[in-house]
Amino acid sequence: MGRSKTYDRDTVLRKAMALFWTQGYSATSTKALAAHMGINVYSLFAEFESKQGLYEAALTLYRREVVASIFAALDRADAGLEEILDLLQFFVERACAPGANRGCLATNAACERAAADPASQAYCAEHVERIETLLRKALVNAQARGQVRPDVSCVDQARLLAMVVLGFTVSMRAGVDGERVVGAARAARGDLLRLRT
Amino acid sequence: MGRSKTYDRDTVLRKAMALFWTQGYSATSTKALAAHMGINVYSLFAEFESKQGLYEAALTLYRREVVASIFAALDRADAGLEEILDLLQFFVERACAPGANRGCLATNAACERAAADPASQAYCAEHVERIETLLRKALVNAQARGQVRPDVSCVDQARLLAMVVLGFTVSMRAGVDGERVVGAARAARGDLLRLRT
DNA sequence: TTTGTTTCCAACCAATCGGTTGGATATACT
DNA sequence: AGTATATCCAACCGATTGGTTGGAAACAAA
Repeated sequence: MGRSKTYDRDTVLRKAMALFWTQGYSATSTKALAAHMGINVYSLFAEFESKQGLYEAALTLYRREVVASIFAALDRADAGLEEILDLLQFFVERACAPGANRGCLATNAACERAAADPASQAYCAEHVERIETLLRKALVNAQARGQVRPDVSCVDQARLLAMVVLGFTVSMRAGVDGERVVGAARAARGDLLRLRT
Repeated sequence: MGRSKTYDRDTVLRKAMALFWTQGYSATSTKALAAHMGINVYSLFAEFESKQGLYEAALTLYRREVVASIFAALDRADAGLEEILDLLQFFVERACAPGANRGCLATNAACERAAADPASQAYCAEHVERIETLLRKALVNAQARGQVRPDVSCVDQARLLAMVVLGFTVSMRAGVDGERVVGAARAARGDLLRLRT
């Protein structure tokens, strides 16, 4: 039956994801990827077919592991205003933590690759859609509980919050002073709480 | 005194900016740049020293021409709430217009280059700072005119709006459905008007 | 027209790009 | 143990990368 692999697919893919995350697609060579993944160039292409294939696999892993973790609380069926405020707080902490300048792999992919690569474009569009959907669901729950006035459009508010989240990731990537994210999150929190009264 | 140049610096630079804008830095080769600018590779390097030098010149031109134009109304000393709402409307229209997927050169630079290139990082940080400052000034004016309640933090609200603007540009670049930007802008407008009552 | 300077162009440079290949090595099944 | 199959590695592929150079052509000042 032949020799078995000496590497674990998800393990090496996670390392590739990390490199794409910090360096972007074009600035990361296949040799550098192979070296960082701890496997040979041949194995890389045998496992992922092409640099593009590896990139798409990394994007998928990012969604499955990183994004899913960040939005886990919001993904619960009974998520509400509390979970949205927690999400804001999460970005505040992340923006001030070391490694913030990696930003978000999906946002980076959007800016670097979406215009040229349909697969990246589709991925990024879905990414934004997913975030918006989670936020909307939580807002609808909050509205049902009377935490948000009935005349407020949860759809629009969710879309606005999704834009804010994207802005956070860009700011982190750009190395913007963390205090700016802190202030923005504080204002967003205030605006959210003002939706009740 | 020798031959004079057959090209205009700003004219060819504007073309280089356009190519960087749509394709990004790494995905744009010096040959492609020279071809698109209508000059020879030699002339390119003689005029701009390096690809990096050309990129930085393009970023500067972008700020001087594109960004300055978008925020011209907000840059007036008496700018207020009206100008902020106009800015939101501007992004709504741009998001639905063809060519939206270029996004914003500064945002693209932030995501693709800021982590690796200090010059890009400084540029992007200044870019965000500039936007925030303009918004804050307008909010302070609005507050002085009684259009915004005295207890509202104009600093934080300006920071939030700056994040929203960044989110808009990412969304456009990612090819996100324009309706999402429209809805987000509508919610942002609502939140702004709610700062008075 | 001469002179001196500069632009322009194509051809060229080493280095690196994404990707392939041949052969040595290791392993699962019989 | 034998064998079939797979991994692994280094060396290699043509193409392209950012950047340079030598010489012909063009032009401003004399």
